[in-house]
Amino acid sequence: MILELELKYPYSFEKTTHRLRFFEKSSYIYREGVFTRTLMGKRGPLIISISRHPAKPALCVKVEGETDPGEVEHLSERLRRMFSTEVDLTPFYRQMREDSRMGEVVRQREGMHIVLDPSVYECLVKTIIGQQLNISFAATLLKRFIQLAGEKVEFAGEILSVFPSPEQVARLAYEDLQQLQFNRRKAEYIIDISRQVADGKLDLECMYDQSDQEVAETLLPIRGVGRWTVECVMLFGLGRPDLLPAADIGLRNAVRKVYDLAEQPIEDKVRELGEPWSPFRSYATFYLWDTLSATSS
DNA sequence: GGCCAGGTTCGCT
DNA sequence: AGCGAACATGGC
Repeated sequence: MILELELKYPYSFEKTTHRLRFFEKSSYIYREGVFTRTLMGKRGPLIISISRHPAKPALCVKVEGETDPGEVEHLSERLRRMFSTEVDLTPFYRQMREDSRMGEVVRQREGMHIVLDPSVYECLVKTIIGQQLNISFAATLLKRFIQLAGEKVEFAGEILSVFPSPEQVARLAYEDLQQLQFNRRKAEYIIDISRQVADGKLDLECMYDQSDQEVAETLLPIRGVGRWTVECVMLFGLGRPDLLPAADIGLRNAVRKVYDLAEQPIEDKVRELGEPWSPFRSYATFYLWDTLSATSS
């Protein structure tokens, strides 16, 4: 099955997918302009291959696997949300140009959109895995986790793993994750959360329809989830527009670099500097993060 | 060899 | 309330 997702607003497929090649290697395979990942559908694993439409402003999505008749529209919605195709960056750019430093940052990244995780659960688990670790080790742990617990599906002669369901993770023992070199606490956080979701005590996927405040009130009391994690879930899971994870070490380094500061700014300083970026602080954060990757200056 | 990584919790003043 | 240690390991 082939889907087309229309692109109405300035959208650079190249810039948007760039970071998937380097920071989402556990989830996406890249081959000749096509990004492929697995996604759990209603009837089982799906393989999704996304590329830029050669002729018109659209994303081209090839879906392989068994789908429900009524699933197409749902899947299409899900992919539109994941690839932020409905996000118009024009007002963000207009506002950022007021500030010469941010103006320069956005000018070099025109059309770069955020790619969200396909579910809140996946985003939450990934974010917890990434806490406090350098990105490369976090990616290693994530890959091991997906391979340990996720369903396997064959694609082009290789075996791919699907991001595990809460039920699959709920069946693991803490020691299983410790063996993958998770620390004990992190193993507990992830498995305990998965058990809550599997038991129906925690509904993450309803959060798309909730207010930021409601989401925070549900997530923050969970063991292993602090402010930074909530902010990341809102940003990369829910696609909320105005999050500023000011305590984030990466963001602080990026602000230091862009504003040419002598030392790493403290959290409060980042909040102060970021005040004028509202109501687009999520994209401001995302663009700043992007300045840290070596391939873009 | 030591310190820092896209933090958070726990235990101690 | 606030502060430091512990956490697992890779990279510089």
